[in-house]
Amino acid sequence: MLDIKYIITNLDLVKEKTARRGAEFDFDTLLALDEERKKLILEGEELKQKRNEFSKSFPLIKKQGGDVETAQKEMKQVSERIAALDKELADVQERQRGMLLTLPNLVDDSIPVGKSEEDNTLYRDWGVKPSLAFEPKAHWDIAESLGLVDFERGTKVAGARFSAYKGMGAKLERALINFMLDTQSSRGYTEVMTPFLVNAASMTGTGQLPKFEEDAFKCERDGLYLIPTAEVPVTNLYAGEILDEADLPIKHCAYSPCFRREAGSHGKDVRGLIRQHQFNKVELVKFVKPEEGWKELELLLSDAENILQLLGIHYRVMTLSTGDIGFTSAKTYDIEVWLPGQDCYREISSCSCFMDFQARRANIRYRKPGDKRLDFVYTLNGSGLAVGRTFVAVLENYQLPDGRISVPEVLRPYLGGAEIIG
RNA sequence: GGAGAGGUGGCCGAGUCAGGUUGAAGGCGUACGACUGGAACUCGUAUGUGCGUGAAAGCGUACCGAGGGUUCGAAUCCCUCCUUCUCCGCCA
Repeated sequence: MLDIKYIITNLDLVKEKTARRGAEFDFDTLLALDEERKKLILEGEELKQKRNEFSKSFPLIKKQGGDVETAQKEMKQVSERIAALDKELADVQERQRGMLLTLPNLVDDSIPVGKSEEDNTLYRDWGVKPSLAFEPKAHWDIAESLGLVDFERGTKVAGARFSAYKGMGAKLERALINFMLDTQSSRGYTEVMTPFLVNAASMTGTGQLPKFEEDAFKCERDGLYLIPTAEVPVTNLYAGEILDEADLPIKHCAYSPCFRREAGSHGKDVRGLIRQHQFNKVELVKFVKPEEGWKELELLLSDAENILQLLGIHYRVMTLSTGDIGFTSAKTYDIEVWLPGQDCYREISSCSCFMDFQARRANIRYRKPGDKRLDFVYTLNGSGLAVGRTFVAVLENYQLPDGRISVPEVLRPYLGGAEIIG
């Protein structure tokens, strides 16, 4: 959420940056609501002052035997007027907040301007495409033939886009989770394990609501949502709090399953593990001082990349264009891993700086010791990494001519020393 | 799920059972100043957030878990909800 005062004083800039995303927004109505809001506050507070003054003098007047009844009657009317104004004000404020919650974040000037993912630009890459001396298989074939994933039975128990890992497949998934958590912990991220169901306030805080309700699984009876990413519970851990500057940066890593409806993805990636309604992810979340936000984004990206480097898998980093970047983000890097079985790069991590956009929604502030005023923190997050897709990448990049999988060096301690799967 | 007791400022804790100048006593903590060679102790002063207004100082207004009600006036009375603790039941 953007600051209404900032919008008013920087209207042209905000309009231009919103347009750069290709987003539409009715700024005129927003500003009119703000005028209305101020008018109502002014009139209401004048009347409240009047009422307060009377209330203070009331006991005195009564003591002196003065006429109280006329004033009482008058004050009753004043109170009724105040109540009406307050109600109107609450309505205007709610409408204004409702609008502000649907206005996307300002894009950073460093990101490419464009209409879609076609306009994303290469930031850097690492490693090289493996040159396999045989025709690489897709992960679903490998997983099926080695008995690592049972797609059919997963679908039987839950439906399409659900699968069941088994045997070494289940162990490999678990190994990846532990490997990622251990690695990120050793790089200064404090591990947290948070609820997998969250309330609407949390979903609003990180920006999934109100605009993207249809993407989430919801428990209607309880008003709870299955998290689409650990970003939601972890970021909202500090909602409404005032942090000490000395505690910043706060860095967390968290494992969680992620649940997504994948609305609008019908017929896309129907085979394999790439697009599931439920997948595992290790998420990185940071709360930092504004002046350190951009530096921290680069560090966050490095921490995510590090996992693929340790696994020895080729990838590239893309800077998302204004047409592809998410609603809440000011700047996002996607890490795309190379998948030989599908002969393409696939997103395996998304690292974003939200500036104070989420902090404003979730009301996360911090206090500087010397400075009296409070300031919103910057929040950042990124996958470190998406586990399911890492599983896919390991299978496709480490497949052997005989159909088996050689286990990446760093994962062997997590698999009882196993060097080969199959 | 049942019964009971609570939720007040950074923390502790009065005030609620007699509604009125209570943003809220007192203490702790913190900051600054005085004292000191330096420190402890002691003393003094200050110490919430949002919003409106203003160049600023300031002034005004709201907030005592959340929301609603009664009243000229609510931290205080009434209702609903959330949450914490204790006991019972159930359960991994």
